[in-house]
Amino acid sequence: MARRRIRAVIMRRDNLRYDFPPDFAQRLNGQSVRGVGRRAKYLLVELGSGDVLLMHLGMSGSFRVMRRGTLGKHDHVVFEMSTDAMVVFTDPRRFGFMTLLAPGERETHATLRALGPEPLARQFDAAALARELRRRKTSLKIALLDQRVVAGLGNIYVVEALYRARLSPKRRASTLVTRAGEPRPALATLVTAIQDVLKDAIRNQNRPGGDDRFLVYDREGRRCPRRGCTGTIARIVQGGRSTFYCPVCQT
DNA sequence: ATTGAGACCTGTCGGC
DNA sequence: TGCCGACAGGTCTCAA
Repeated sequence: MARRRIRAVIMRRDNLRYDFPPDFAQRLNGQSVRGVGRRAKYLLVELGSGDVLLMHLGMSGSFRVMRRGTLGKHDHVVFEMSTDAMVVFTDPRRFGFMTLLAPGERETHATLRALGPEPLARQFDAAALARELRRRKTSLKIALLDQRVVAGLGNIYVVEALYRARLSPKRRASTLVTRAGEPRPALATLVTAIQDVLKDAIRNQNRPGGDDRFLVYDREGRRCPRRGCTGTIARIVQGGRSTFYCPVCQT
């Protein structure tokens, strides 16, 4: 998509909850694509006009590029490119999100502005995490899911990271910080665990998901895979979402 | 201010 | 075989 031109945008249904401005398609038609980027789970496409196309895949969204072929019922938005390729946005559950930001709005957009550090960036370390968790009364699991604490972690990766760090998802977030606001040693372990989980996920992105894709996620009732641990993976609900963990080795 | 619950949406799966 | 409810996911909105 980068350095190409958008010839036309086709909206294939009118009841998407994507917050399209009324002139969405017109503002995109004929625009050159200056660049494609990402912040947390948001995709950002910079256009020649200075507008930014802001998108989120939700949980079931995806893009594909095709030159010919038929469109399916969940292909909601089609970007016809100058190269004759079609960039197709598919989103069966319509949890995705798509809008257009005028120049400057990227900096003022409330959600984007509130996002915490990228977990793989240098700014994300034990001290940064300590500042965020210090006054949190919620559980570690809920805190890590909060995109203002660290950006881009979803349910599965939070669950996997806590397992790797041997930390209980039920633990109160502020207990990883000293009274003085210093990170306790476990926080450095957690930072590394988060980064390792993400690096592994990126490395394995093209591999078909086997049964052993996750260590604890969706593995309720199975044995804890940690060497020497005799625990059984448990499932609890936190914030309305499933958490999987080993009650024996995660403390 | 912080936290929690509910809404949004639909494909899939287990139970009857 | 078919029906029905539960569930999964991320984020926003509203209420305590």
